[in-house]
Amino acid sequence: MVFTVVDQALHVLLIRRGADPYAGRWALPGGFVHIDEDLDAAAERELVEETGVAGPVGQLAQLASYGAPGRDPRGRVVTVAYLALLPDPGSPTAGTDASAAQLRPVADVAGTDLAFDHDRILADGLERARSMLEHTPRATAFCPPEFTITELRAVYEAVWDTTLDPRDFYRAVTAVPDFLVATGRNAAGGTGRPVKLYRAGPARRLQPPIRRREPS
Amino acid sequence: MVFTVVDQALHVLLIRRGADPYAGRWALPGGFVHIDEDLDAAAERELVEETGVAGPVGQLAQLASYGAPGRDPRGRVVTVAYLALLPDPGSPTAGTDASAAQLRPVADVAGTDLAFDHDRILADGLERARSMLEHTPRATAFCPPEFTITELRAVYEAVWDTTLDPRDFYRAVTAVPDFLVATGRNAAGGTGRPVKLYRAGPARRLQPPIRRREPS
DNA sequence: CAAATAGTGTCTCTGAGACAGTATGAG
DNA sequence: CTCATACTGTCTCAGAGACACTATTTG
Repeated sequence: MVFTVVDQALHVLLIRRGADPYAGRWALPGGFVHIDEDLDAAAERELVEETGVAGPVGQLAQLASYGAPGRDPRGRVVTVAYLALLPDPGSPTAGTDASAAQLRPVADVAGTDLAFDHDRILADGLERARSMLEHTPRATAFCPPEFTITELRAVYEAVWDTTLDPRDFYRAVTAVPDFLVATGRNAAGGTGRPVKLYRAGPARRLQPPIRRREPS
Repeated sequence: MVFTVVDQALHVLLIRRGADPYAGRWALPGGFVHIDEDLDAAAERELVEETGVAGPVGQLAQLASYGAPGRDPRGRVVTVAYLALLPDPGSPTAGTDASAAQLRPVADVAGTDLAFDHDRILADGLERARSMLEHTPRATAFCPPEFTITELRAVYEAVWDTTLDPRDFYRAVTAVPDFLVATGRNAAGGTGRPVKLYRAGPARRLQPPIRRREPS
């Protein structure tokens, strides 16, 4: 499951199924694990096949497994769901057995009838993504390699569906050790005081966390 | 994976494998999912088969899935690990294909060579259990149906491997809505001021959380 | 200069932790 | 009564949030 932030709104990558079951319905992209392939590797391979992005090693997080009998009419299928947070990959290209691939705003999709039990998986994934922004530095995965704190704040606002005070957000993220490292360069083109560019630091956990705000 | 608190110390239920691979080595109990059986149901069935406890519906939490090729020498096996927190079930009985079943202190087992990749699974499970005590009311699952706040505190101290101020712990847990409900009865037999008995309340999440303390 | 955005100072309020003190029962 | 344990009052300190203020650039 690929999340990305486009135009200040959280989007999820969906495909329109080209074959039965659920032909014509929207679904999360995915596929089958090869024999002799790790689960993480399979998730990454399927992601690359679906979106064409360069391998985002370490950016994939296992979400959960879903194995209710009857969830796939073809027979017993157990799905191990993964989560990826990516910068806007542009227009995705539909892979095999999909008639279309599209980034859809999560707000529009939530509650819709996705294929299989993908509604539930999407809901779980959204909750996990929101939680990850609190405790891990993965929000930077939504940004290009170098980004401003304002861009990072826009990510938090999109995922949490809220607004944050720019000044307090600035203080909060710069207070976390190893979260952000200044590159020394400034962003080009803006008016006003020049904006510093940052890269993701080596932190794996955010201590202290960036506390989540409820939707406003 | 079954955790329980015995004698103020966190224990995990292990079996000694009776057959190859890893015959004679300690391992987490488990088995194979039946066709037409949900993952949760399979975990619960295996748990009952291994320990004989009455079905603890709702007390099982999915942990994660493990699918590295080669993790099982017999071939490709994907494990979906589950976590159960239970009151002391007494002496477990060894099921089929196990030569023994035993509750072992987690402190003694961590870092030991368990079969397969069960070391890693145990470490993940321990971290998850610690986190669950912060944000969910599942700590009550370690206790009998009616318990005192002191018993509950002993659970937190065992799992987090720390000590907690009795007075502040009392205030913290009673401040969470729907976490505990007083039964009106008192525990028997103790000296000193009588201790109230509580039951687990209907809360699913702890708001505010019981903040975790590092090992002291 | 005005405008715009980055970044800082500082006040207030809440909540965690520490711990002295009070309540209630057994023997 | 003493003793043991449950429970409460209250101080202090740290961190979150609000928001006025200062800094640094472009045009």
